[in-house]
Amino acid sequence: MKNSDFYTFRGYRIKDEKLLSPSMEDYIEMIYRLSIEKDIVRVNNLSEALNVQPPSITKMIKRLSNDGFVNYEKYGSIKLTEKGIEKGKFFLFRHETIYEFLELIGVKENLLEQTEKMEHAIYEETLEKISNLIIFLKNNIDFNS
Amino acid sequence: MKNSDFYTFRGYRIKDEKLLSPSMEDYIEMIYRLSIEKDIVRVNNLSEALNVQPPSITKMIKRLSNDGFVNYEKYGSIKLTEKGIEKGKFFLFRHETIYEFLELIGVKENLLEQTEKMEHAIYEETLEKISNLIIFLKNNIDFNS
DNA sequence: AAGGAATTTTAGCCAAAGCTAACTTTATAT
DNA sequence: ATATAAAGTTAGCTTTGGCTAAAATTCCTT
Repeated sequence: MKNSDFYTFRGYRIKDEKLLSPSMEDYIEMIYRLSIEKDIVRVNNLSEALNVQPPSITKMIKRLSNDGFVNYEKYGSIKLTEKGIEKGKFFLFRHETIYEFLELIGVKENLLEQTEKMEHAIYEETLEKISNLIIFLKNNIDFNS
Repeated sequence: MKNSDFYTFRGYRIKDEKLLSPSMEDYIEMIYRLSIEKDIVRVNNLSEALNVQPPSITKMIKRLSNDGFVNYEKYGSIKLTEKGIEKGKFFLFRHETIYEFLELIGVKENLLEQTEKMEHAIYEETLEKISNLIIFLKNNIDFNS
């Protein structure tokens, strides 16, 4: 392993351009969450849920719409496309898996915040391995005592 | 847990302004790494090691110098301050812990890249719990078969 | 000691993702 | 039905962390 195999965080995102940015992931995940709870999602709801001001929501929704994750027209309601729903499902599953994992190993402080930060950094293979690990740990519940 | 407990990735960084950015962490970690290998670290070396162009290095080093993590003067060599060394040590330990954890649970693809992305998202308490977990898993090595 | 090569810096550009202020559109209440 | 309130958009600013091109400095070779 040479030192030059390293990249900065940003470097990885640029290198691997098919990835959604963490923010895009957050938006899609939250739209998905919200659309389970209520049948209409608006700029408003997202703004509150993500603690981001409305103009920023508008801007990002345009981008997501452009990239085909969302159907949206001005002043309307926000609907995930098929592609968006797929992503949303995955992001929510990923979130819940990480949350459960952290809880299980005994993380107490800022559990939600820790999950939110971490989830964007987890690749699919890793998620799978963590899923397996959760099952194992649940059958060996004394591991943390 | 209300939806409005959520923040976007960026939101967390702004909220918690004492945190170093992922890039700053990468730089400090790499300077620390390099200064173990060689006794003089220059813009050059960092540029190669991080796959970032020299002007970007200069810019970031200025920032790190400003924030007291690094001693630097133009055209000179880059030296971590006490504060910087402390951080560097921690970041390297964190890196190695995450790497070992991922390896242990069976992650194979993009192991280094996965580690690099993930490490910035790990809080101290989580790192501690993962350390404990590693010890446990090593004594139960069949968990992944 | 001079001149070319290598290194570093400066200047200025870009995109992402926030923000505020001001404007427009839509919804609501009398 | 209209006035006001609420919601959403536009315009334009900011910071972060990259980049390239060009200038400056330092190093090395002869």
